[in-house]
Amino acid sequence: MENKTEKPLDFIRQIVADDLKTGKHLKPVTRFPPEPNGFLHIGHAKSICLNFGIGVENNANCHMRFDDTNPSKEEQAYVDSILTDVKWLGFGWGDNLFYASDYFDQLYDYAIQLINQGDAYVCDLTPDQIREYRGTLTDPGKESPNRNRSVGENLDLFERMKNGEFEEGACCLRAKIDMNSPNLNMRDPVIYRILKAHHHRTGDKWCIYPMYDYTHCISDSIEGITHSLCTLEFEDHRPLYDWVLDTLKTPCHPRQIEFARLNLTYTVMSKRKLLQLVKENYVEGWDDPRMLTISGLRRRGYTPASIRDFCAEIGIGKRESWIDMGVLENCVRNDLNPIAPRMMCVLDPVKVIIDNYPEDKVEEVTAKNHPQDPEQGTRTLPFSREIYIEREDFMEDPPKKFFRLGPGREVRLRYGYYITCDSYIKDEATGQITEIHCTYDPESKGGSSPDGRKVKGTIHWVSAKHATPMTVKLYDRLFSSENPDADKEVDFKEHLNPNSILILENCMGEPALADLEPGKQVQFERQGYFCPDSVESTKDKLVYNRIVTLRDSWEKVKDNE
RNA sequence: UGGGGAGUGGCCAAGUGGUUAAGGCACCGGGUUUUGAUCCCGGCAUCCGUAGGUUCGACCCCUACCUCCCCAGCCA
Repeated sequence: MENKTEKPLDFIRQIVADDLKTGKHLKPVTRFPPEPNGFLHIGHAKSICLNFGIGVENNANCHMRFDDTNPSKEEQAYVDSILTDVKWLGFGWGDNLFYASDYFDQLYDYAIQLINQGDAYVCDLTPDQIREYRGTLTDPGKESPNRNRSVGENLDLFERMKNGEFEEGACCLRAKIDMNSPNLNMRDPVIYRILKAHHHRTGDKWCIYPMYDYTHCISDSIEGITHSLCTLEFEDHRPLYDWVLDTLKTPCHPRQIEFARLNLTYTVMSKRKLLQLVKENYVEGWDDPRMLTISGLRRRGYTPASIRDFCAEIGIGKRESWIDMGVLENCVRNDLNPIAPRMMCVLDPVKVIIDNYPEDKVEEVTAKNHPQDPEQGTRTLPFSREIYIEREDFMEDPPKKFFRLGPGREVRLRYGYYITCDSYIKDEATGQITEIHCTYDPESKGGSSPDGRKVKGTIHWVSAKHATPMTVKLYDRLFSSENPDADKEVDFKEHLNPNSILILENCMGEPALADLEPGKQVQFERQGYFCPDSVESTKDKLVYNRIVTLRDSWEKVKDNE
């Protein structure tokens, strides 16, 4: 988890390094502050890797903190999933697990202080009026008629707000800053509102809840955070972050630094939209393997390392950028290639009968578990007269560059024998090939022959009688548009890819595939990386997920034919 | 037409006054190969949003302009 090669520091790590060098800080303290109102996704992974990454790189702490100030949207279930996901990604927070709700009492006291200093007031304007009074991007705001209430009256009103004497929306506490500020966030922002909702941690103790801008900076300060990292849209909030801490004269004043959030092609990243896909059943849940949530990626078969590599690869900056989905895919391939054991599985089987092979004979052939890594050993595979091969590995009238099976052509069965196609049977009604007849060369066991003749093509196969039947789910990108959000006139769901999942019910795998543990990643040779689905796969009905395909240069050649 | 940000190859991204302008992905060639995988080798910006200026010298400094993103929740 450390820098392998000398990758240049991103601008944030540079700032942290400088602060250490100048002695401004002995150790950085960062934090990952999700709101528990949804599941974590690949975009959060970027923030997690940044914040926790700075922690491990400096042998320092990164706090886990839930920003739970809006009980109407938050749930314990989300807290649990978030904790699970961060751990799974490979990070830890030790004893530093916090909740903004832990600070509600302190936050309340600070609000009293603000009132006493004349820096906050209770405002009776309705939400609509507040919006009106706020002005616009180009016009200044108007001061609330309650702006100059006495400290005593404010204290009394705020106390009564806390005691539940007012209805939601009847009034709120506002910071007294500047209604003429060109930054709308500084036009007397609301810092406390009345919310008669049950909070997942504090229950019904409170009916007023602090707002993000007021809570976040104080929470950071309480925890002694040195660098408070957030996304670009909070840039305009930084003056408010600083105002609160300066006005309250808190002993510690963290530096907020903003970076660009992650955008990935062919997907959507907002929690709101992901929630919608889940709620309206466009996907099977937050952990649907097509979802770019951490739980979806985990179920799909992505490794934590591949996601960390991805986050390191894309870097941290301030430009709004769109990362190609291919970069993520490349990261899993790179991670899995050296470690995933090789197996054979025929996804779309067609039967091959080897006419010159004895009826009841079964022999064993030896296969390498990894072609480049002898340490992974070998295994034996049963071979017999009837086998399955991939339907697309046979063509009735193949072009020259098709290095597979066709009438009169010879191919190598991986780790098996050379076979030559003599004839085939076709169902005239459907046009489907139902059976292929071949003869094998008994001298070629293992995949090479004494005469040293060249056989260009090697295909995978599985002994029919010994095969493990299974279901394989092939996934493709969830959306068929690079940016489903691009057109404001068109709902993003219009761009859902109708072929994002293809379920193959009749796949035939080699025997060992019957007892792989759920989630265990393997490579199906010539196909891609797969793993047994951790929720659906059972001994009786095996279900495998395709994590990612192998690179396929044949695909390009084929298109040029 | 207010304020805050950003502009380096198809996509990311280093670079912070003197470099042949890193690296990854993608793409294009070639080699090895019992996975058309992996691996290896080679190619891929005379140019850094545009136009001026400063300088012996600028992607890096200055000026103007252009384009894109964010902000008017009692959401975070």
